[in-house]
Parts: sequence; structure tokens; C-alpha cells
Amino acid sequence: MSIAHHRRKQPELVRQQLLEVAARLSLEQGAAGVTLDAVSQAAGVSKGGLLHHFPNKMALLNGLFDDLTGKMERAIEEEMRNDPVAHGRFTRAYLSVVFALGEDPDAQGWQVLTIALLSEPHLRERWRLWVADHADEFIGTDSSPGCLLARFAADGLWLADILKSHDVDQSIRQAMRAQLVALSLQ
Amino acid sequence: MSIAHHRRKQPELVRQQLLEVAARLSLEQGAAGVTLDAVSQAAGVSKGGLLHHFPNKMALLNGLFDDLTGKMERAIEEEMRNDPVAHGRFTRAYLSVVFALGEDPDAQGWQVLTIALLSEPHLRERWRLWVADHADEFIGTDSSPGCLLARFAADGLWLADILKSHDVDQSIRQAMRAQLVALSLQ
DNA sequence: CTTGACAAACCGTCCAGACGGTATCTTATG
DNA sequence: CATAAGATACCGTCTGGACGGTTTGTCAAG
Repeated sequence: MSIAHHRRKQPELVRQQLLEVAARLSLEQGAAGVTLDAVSQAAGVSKGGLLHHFPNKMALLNGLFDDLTGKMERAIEEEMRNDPVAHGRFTRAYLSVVFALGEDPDAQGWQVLTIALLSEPHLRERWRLWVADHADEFIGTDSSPGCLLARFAADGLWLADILKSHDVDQSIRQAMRAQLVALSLQ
Repeated sequence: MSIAHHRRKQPELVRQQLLEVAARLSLEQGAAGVTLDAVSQAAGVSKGGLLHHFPNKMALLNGLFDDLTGKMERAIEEEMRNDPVAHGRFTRAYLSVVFALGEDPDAQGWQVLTIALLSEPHLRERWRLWVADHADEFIGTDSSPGCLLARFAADGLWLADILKSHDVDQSIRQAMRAQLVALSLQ
């Protein structure tokens, strides 16, 4: 009986807090660091509390996946609304979002997704479905080799951001982005 | 006291076998499937035998890393030897190796590396060093934005191969490669 | 007073690594 | 060359701890 037991109940807030903490832990300590004990403790909630919101660990990971892909979904839609050119519209939105990811220091929750993604075969499958759905939806405008290549390059940059493996100068970064946008139009 | 205890001793062979099995397990069951018990059993070696070759689990993972980056290293050097043009030579070799990876069905051991890489912070650091070393070594010939972009795109394709997230037609694949080679020359 | 939102103790399993041993190989010495 | 003396390559069991999940209890709000 402590803290959360006596404070005003805000289940949605606690749920969000749990997801946030899970993401942070996965970044700092690797996917292996995401244990029910660690997450619940870091979120200031008991293990039972965590399991009340997510009945098992996979539910927690799925929650993370839904949360993050949901945000990505909305960000992409937002970008697409401001793009008058049909051809390659999805690809350019994708570029915007991915590039922004690397520049926003507190967007690390996204990066965590990729890591968990690769570790968990189940989430790999969900990601494959996500990609297939979008490739299908925008097959008319974004299936050219140029678009595909641009998205692959963005993924590569994403990976580099996650691993912090390259130190890319900001101006070069922008030049690369311009080149990829050009690719999406060809 | 069985099998390997009575057969002629072949430490190097056993060591190789252990690495191979570890890679296979990681692919089939995810990183969590790489336990000392599972690896030793699948390799036909006792747990003690495994721990004789690799004093702890991290040593095993490091062994995997060394083995795979070593192979990659040699493959790249081989490719570079056959390339007369200095500018972008490393990048083109990198492209060759990465593209070949996705086409060779039994090169899946490589893919496992990436997964373990992202999961383990320690290996992430080692990978960062590997990249930094090579970027440094070929700074004179392969540091142009075009080269960087080409390598990022290759990484993205690599990721797609691992996740099996995209179904890229073989002819499109080759067209993309040609375009990336052109980028490495500009 | 019922129900949702937690707490806290507990359980079974799995896993990394330690340990004490045994079999085979290598090397040095007589 | 023979062989003793180690060094090296394994075997198989045990343990302590971590981790996912369950159960039971508690409190606050409606």
C-alpha cells in the first residue's frame, strides 16, 4: 500500500507511463532489460499493477507496437495531407517522418520498436504485415524502383541513427534528403 | 562420458560447430533461443564443453561477432581487389557483399548478427567501432554524400531482407544496385 | 457494496555459470 | 623410443538467482 494506491486513480496515465518506461528500458539496457519487474518498478507501479494493464508480457510488447506504429501512422498521414503531388507522396511522407526521428532527441521510443521488432519473431511478423498493408494501399503511387530505393535509404539512415554508427553532418543529411525526394519523383 | 569424449579431439572443429549452431538457433527461435543449454545440446557437446571454449555467454556472442565480421571483412577485401577505380571502391565492395547476402539463402548467419547486434548494447558498441574504423580507413575515397547514401540504401535493403518485409523483384533489385553503383562514382 | 485499480507475497521454470571429474593429446626427459 | 607429467579438451551435476505469471489482499470511487 503506497503511492499509487492512495493517489487519485488515473489508469490511462499509468498505462501510458508503463509503455514509456518499457521503451526507455529497452533502449538503455537492450531488449533483455525489459522485464516485468524492471518495467513495473521503474514506472513506480507494482508488478501486479503492470499485469493488470497488460495481462502478460506479449500484451505489453504488442501495446508498445500499437502505440508506436499508431503515432507513425498519424505522422505520415499528416505529412501526406500537405503534399500536392500524388506520385511518391507516401514515400516522401515516410522520408519526412524517418528523418525527423533521427533529429528529435526524445523520439527514442521509436528506435526501441525496431530493436524489439528484430528480437521478437512475433513482432517481426506484425511489422511485415504493416509494410505489406501500406505497400498495397499506395501501390499506384509509390511502387516505382525510385520510391522503393528512397525508402530503403531512409531505413538505412534510421538504422544508423539507432546504432549511432555514423556521424552524419547536418548539412549532408539535408542534401541526402533532397536527393531522396528527387528519387521519389522520378 | 559419451560421443565427443571418445572421439578424436578436434577443438577447432567443435568451436566452429558451436558458433554455427548458435547462429542457427538465433535465427530460428530469436535471440532468446540462444541459451547455453540449447547451443551445447544442438552442437552435440556438453554444457561444460561449451563453457570450455567460451568462458561465458558474452564470449560466445563476441565469438559470433568476430567470426561474422571477419568473413565480411575478407569478402569486402576480395571485392576491392577487383575494382580498378579508387573513388568509392569500398562502397561498391560493401554493396556487392550486402546484395549477395540477401540472395544467398544459406547466408542467414549474417542476419543473425544484426539481430544480436541490436539487442546487445555491448555488440552495438563493437559495431560502431567497426564502422568508425572503416569510415576512417577509406575517408579519402568513400566519404562523399553519394557513397554514404549508397551504403545507407544497402543497409535498408539488408534490413528488409532480414525482416522479409518487402518482396523485391530480382530485376528491380539489380536496377537498384546499378543506381547505387552510379551514386558511388559521383 | 460492488467493482476497478492496484499491492505484495508467492510459485514453478529456466538459465548462466561453478565445479569436480575424466579422457585424450603433447612434450620433455631418460 | 618409451613413458611419465602435465596440459588440454571435454563431461555431467548442482545452485543461486532471475523472470513470467498467479493468487490473495486492500483501498478508493461510484
